[in-house]
Amino acid sequence: MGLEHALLVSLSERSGSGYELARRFDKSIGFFWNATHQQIYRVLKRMDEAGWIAGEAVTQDGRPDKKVYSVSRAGRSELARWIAEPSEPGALRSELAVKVRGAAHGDHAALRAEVTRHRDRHHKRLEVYRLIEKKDFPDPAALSGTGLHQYLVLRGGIRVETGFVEWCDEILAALPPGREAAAAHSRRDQSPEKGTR
Amino acid sequence: MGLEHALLVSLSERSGSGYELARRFDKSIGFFWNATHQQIYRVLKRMDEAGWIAGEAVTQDGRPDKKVYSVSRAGRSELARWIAEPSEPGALRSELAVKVRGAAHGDHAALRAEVTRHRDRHHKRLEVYRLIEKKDFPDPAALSGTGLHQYLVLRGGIRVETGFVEWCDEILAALPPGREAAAAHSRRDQSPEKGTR
DNA sequence: GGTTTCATGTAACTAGTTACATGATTTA
DNA sequence: TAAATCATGTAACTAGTTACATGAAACC
Repeated sequence: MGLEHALLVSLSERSGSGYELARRFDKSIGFFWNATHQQIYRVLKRMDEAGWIAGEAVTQDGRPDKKVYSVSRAGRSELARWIAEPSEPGALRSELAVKVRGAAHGDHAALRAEVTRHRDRHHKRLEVYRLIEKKDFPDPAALSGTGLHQYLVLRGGIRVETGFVEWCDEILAALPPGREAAAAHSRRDQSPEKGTR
Repeated sequence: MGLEHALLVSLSERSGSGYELARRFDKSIGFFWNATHQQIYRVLKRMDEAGWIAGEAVTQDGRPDKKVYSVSRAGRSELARWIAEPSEPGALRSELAVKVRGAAHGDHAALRAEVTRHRDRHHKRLEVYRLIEKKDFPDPAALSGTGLHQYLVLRGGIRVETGFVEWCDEILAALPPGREAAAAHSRRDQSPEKGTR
């Protein structure tokens, strides 16, 4: 279904508090499933009520108390059930694609700047991923178990980001640079107006 | 922000009813932004109230009446504003990635089947896209304007689907086929139980 | 005579985001 | 002394999904 199972995967590896889970999500699983701490707390509560996880209060000195959750037997079987269950490939959403599709109705130079921005963002992420690949997985052929699974997800991230960067480059190469907002402005005069007022 | 602007792009090309927009979304923009008719009707209503579009009732015989929406001046400037405005690259979500990350806690054979299913789905979509590419855009170098923009979005779809198929192949090549559910079952005995009951 | 197409909607729900709040401790 | 880190939450909101409802016409 969503966050629940991502949390189950993370907690199966090692138990942790909501805060820790939020931090872990910055890496690894977070490439493909991110969440804010607010949502994580809410979902953890629900999972606790459903009996998938059990929270144990841990008192700390020097820092605030926390609630450490572990996966219960019911949680483990739920995770196994969900992994085996066929799921739909979720619809992908790209605002940038919508913007490109609507390029004729906006400022060309601004759109090129947007595409460049996205290209850079994705390129940066890609570099981070490649660094992780080099550092943490120098010998992929030797991997097995969770290490291998982590690596495969990372490979997915690298493929996605590479694809995105190349797509942005293709757009920039194809979209004419000069002539700003030509379409949008020239069309404004002869348009039959309706409503609005 | 989302659907609003996708609808503005679609309505800018040509006016249409909610029903028609839902059908159009099956193609083109729908590669990267899909929506159900219920949501489309709701958003159209809101856009009408905001003055971005104007609806005109059209009586038909032989089939139900419909409301045809056109983009107003305010709608056009909103679209132009949004295209120029920098936006965040939206978080991508892949249930399959979460499943792969949790492979140690589920049935290996079932997961392989899932990955294969996704691979096939994406491969099918890819074939559809390639067909469109061949049929509708035989000479990409000659394109300009909306035709070019449509083509670029299609190229994005092709890249994404190609990347996904290749990723699935990489997973299938790396994930050992035999030994079903080894991890999940062997772990079930020595686990310290908490909660649940 | 049954399904698909055209056409629009309501109601209830699930998921996710944004803003705000608190308060001690450690680091710059 | 200001900011970041640790830690948990509430409240209000936006976006999106699922289920249900209606009804005529065209297609098989």
